[in-house]
Amino acid sequence: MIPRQTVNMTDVAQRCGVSIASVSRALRGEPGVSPATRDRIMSAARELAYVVSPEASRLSGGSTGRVGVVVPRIDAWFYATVLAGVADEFDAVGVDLVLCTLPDSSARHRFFEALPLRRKVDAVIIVSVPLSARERTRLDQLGVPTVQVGGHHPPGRRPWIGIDDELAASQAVGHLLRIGHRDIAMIQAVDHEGTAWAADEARIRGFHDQMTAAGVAEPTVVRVPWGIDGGAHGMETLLSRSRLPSAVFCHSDEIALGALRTLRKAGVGVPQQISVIGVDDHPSAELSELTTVAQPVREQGRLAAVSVLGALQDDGGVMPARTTLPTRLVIRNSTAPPH
Amino acid sequence: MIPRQTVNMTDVAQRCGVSIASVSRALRGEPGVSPATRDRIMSAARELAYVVSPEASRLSGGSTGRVGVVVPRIDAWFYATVLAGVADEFDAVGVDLVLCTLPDSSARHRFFEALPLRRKVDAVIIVSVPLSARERTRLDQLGVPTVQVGGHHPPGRRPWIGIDDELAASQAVGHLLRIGHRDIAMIQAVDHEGTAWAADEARIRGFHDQMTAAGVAEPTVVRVPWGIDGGAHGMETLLSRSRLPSAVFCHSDEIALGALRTLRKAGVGVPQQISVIGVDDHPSAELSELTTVAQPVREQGRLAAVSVLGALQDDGGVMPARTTLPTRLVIRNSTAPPH
DNA sequence: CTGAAAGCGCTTACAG
DNA sequence: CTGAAAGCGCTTACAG
Repeated sequence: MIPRQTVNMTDVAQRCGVSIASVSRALRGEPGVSPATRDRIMSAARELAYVVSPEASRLSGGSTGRVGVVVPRIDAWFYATVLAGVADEFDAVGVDLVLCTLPDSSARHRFFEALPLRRKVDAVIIVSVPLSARERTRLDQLGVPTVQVGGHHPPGRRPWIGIDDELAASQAVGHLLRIGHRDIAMIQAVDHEGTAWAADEARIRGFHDQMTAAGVAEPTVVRVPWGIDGGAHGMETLLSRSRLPSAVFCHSDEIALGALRTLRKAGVGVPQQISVIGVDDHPSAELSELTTVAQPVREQGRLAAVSVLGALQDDGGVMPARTTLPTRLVIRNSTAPPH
Repeated sequence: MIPRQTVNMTDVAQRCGVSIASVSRALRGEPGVSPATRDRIMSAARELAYVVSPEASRLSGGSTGRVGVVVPRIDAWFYATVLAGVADEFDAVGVDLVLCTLPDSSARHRFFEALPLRRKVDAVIIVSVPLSARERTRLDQLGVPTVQVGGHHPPGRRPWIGIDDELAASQAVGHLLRIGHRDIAMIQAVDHEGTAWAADEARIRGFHDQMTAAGVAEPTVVRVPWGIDGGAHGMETLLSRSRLPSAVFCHSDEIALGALRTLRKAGVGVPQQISVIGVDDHPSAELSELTTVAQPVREQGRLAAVSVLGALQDDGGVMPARTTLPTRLVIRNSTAPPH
């Protein structure tokens, strides 16, 4: 017989002269094990570097010790930072993080139809991904607690953690209005697949509401694809028009950074000739002295992890269903009163 | 939550009047099932929307369908991008990615002592993490194929994928020398815990070799902690000295971006008064018009995934033991001949 | 408090 | 080609 390379529960039990049932109970902190036995088992497990088999545990009705985290992409500052916050909390309690990326609508479709996470995780955190009614149903069919970070507010009782994107946009536009701007354009970012992302829509709404309240009926709007290049292109479009607005509200810092690049290349002074403001407080925003509305990103990941971990407790946890984190205006050198 | 549906292999078997052994064989395309039986089984499985339980399958079969990926952090462009490359390949073949972060030496120590990935994954990709002899041994004790991305070259036959950091530094410094600089300083980044990271050491070596070859015996060197703020601080130190070098080679783009920030605030013209060059081609490098040496990051993740997936094949795969990807000088506006 | 035993849902020799 | 049966490594009633 080929020697087993992994130590299993039986090895731990034999080492202590107890049954595997007691080992199982002790390791999971279940009641019904005397303190002395529990101690012997715990140290034997440590000495043998025993790790419970998630497969067997799950198969016999236990948990997997894994939580799935679903993000659109990883190689984007926002998602990577949310993920870092989640990982912080998971590390602390020894939960394994199974990562799923859904870069486009086809990947999303496949994900919700096949449910590849099925039976593999105890819970799911889903970040930003827009969910149709059917997708929400499919998510429920995973049969595990689910927490949303960002995205549209879920209709049911699914916990949600995020910021108020409409308020964030209002804070940005409000700042421009307050220092005297009226001719404010917005560079909006849109998904090239036409998917409606909650944050996009809310920021656009926030912009229009503020402008309407300030008595500007039809502000200039440019729509570009996401990303720095999109922002650069958006500003090129604005520059090609007959009249330059005195300020531009950008959908996000990435858009704003692209806009700044275009302005620098065109020799247009910021903030002397035009003010620029973004949303996010991306690390590059400070470098470029970009005024922006900061959101706590890592914290969103942390809270989502805490929420999901709480839902896994026997008592079901006590997280509020909806947690809205504050956003904060950060004034730097890219905004000033109009000339 | 809606309860998970529970159609199992026995249901399919009963529906066809065959044994679960035949169902198992048919579903996995194994030989030893008559075409007629196979057809009956396949359509019954489809009608019942049967999905194999991965837990049970793996408990009997052996493999987990999961690969662990170990990175120092996620919320850093380099690691997030490597991860994205890995995820690309894993998604294509349905392998699950279990993420581990080791932010500091204490986390690394815990990881190698406890081996939390044990029994949980079929293979491991370890990114950049410096490995002591003991840690390499521990990694081997996981008993699964392991692939390194970056970091010191492993002594054994562990596959390695990365760039030649010494060459990258030489490309950067070579460019400065070629356009006429001789008074070149380096801002080196060091780990605040004193850990020796392979890339750091190699870039420093590349710098000194080039300078020595150019006849400069003792170039100016400043050592700062990693990150943008470190770079900013390093440049402040250089500015405080009696004589400003004509060019600065920065350990990485992040260091260079911090240096550029300091120079802008101090009103020192780049590249008129001083040239600055980095390494990486970080997304912000283009924004800041920073000359740099680009490395293919996502590709490193992709190749690591391909390598590890190959090692999981029955034939053991045929990946070369060591793959060095090319780096490339990208000239932008932060470098020019000395005044 | 503790253990023997019955599964959980599969895969895989081993027989027929 | 096909099936009965022995696990894989756990959890959890059920007894003692």
